[in-house]
Amino acid sequence: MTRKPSGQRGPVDHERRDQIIAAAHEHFRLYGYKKTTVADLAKAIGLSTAYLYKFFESKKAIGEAICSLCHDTLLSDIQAIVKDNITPSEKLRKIFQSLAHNGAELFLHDRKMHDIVASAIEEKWHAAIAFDQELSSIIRNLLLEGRERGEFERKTPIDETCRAIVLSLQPIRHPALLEYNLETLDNDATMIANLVLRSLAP
Amino acid sequence: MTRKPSGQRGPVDHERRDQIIAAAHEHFRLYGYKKTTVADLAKAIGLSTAYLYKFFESKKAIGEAICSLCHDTLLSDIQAIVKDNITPSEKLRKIFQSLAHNGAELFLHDRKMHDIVASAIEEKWHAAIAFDQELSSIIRNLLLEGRERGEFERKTPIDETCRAIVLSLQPIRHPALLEYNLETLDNDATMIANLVLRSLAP
DNA sequence: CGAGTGACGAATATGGAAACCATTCACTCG
DNA sequence: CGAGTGAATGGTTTCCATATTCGTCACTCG
Repeated sequence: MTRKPSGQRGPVDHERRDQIIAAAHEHFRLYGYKKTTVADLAKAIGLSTAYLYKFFESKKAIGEAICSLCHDTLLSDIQAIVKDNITPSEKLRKIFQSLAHNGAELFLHDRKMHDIVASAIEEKWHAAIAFDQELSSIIRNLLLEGRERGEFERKTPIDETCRAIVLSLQPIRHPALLEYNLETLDNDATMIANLVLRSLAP
Repeated sequence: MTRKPSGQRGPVDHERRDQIIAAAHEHFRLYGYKKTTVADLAKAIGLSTAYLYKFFESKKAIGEAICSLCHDTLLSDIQAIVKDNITPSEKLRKIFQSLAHNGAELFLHDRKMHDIVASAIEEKWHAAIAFDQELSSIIRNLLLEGRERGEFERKTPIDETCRAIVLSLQPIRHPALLEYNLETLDNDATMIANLVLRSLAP
C-alpha cells in the first residue's frame, strides 16, 4: 500500500508527480500502455515531455507506478479480509476468491489495465515482484496465525507451505492461466482453496 | 498413446502418412513450426504439396500430429510410473516430478518443440485438450486406487479432488508458468506434490 | 536553485508493395 | 480407382523507407 521507489526520481512529494500519475492512469486505462505516448501525458497536463523525465526515469517507470496503483486495490481488499473477524481458514478461502474475482473483473471490464499488469508479470517488473512478496508475506502471517490457534498443522516448514500456496494460487492469478481457466474460475478458486485447506488440517 | 483422428484424412494406414510425420518431426524440431513450409516437407519426401493434403486437412493438423507424438512421450513416462510397484502417494509424487522434469527438458534442450506444444495449449488445439483429459483420467484412477487402499481420504467428491490436482499441476506444466518458475521448478514440483499429498491424508 | 523547455540522436513503430505460403481444383497417368 | 501433380487464389509475412517516439542535454527564466 506504500509508494515504491523504482524508476522514480526528482522530488518525491510534488504536485506534478501526482498529475502525471493521474494522467497516466486515465490514458493507460483508456488507450492502453503502448498507444499512449509520453507526449500525450505531457500534453494532457500542459508540460513538455522533458519535464516528465524529472520525475520518472522512463515511460516504463510510469507504467510501474500505475501497476502499483492497481496492485494496491487488490491488496486493500485482501487486507480487509485479513482484518476481518473470521478464522484463518475462512480468510484464506476469501483471499482465493478475492484474487480470482478481481482478476476476472480486471480482465473482463478493464482489459487495457489487465494487459499492463500482465506484461508487468511476464517481464518481471519491480511492481509485480513487490506484489508477489507482499502477498507471500500476508499468507505467511495467516499461516502463523492459524498455527498458533491450532487450526493449521505445524510440521511442515512454514516457508515450504507458504511457497506451495503461492504456487497453487497461480492458476487463478497468472494472466495466461486466468484467461485459460476463465469460465471455470470461480469454481476453480473454491476447489483449490479447499485442497489447500485440507492440506493444512492439523 | 493412440493415434487421434483430428484434421486427418485419406487412408489412415499409409506409408506416405508416416513419411510426412517423420519429415515434419525432423523439420519442426530443427527449424520450428512457423519456419518450415508445407513445401519443405513435400520436398523432403519428394512429393508435391498438393499430395500432402490428401492426408492432412491443414498444416496445423500436421502440427497436431507432431504434438501428439510429443505428448505420447510424456504419457509413456507417466504410465510407467503408474504401473510401478509403489504406493499411490509415491506415484503421484513421481508424476509431479516427471512432468516438471520433462517440461524443463523440452524447454531447455528442444525449444522449437516446446514452442509448438506451448501454442497447442494457448490455442487449445485438440492435441492439448486430449492430453489434459488423459492426464486427468490417470490422476483420477490413481485417486481411486489410493482411496481403495485407505491411503487417501474419501470425503471430498473425486471430481473436485481431481480437478484441484490438475490445477495445482499447472504452475509446473503450463509453458508460461514453467518458464516463469524455471529456476525453482524442481523444488516447486516437490513442494506442490507435498501439499497435495497432505491434502489427501485420510 | 527549482521550474520548465526546444532541439536533437537513437531506437522503434508504421504502412504499403512485393514476395511467399497454405490450400484447392481440375487434371493426368497407369 | 489410387497415386500424384501444375497452376491458380487469396491470405499472410517480409521488407524497407518513412515517420514517431523515447530519452537526454544544454539551456532559459524568475
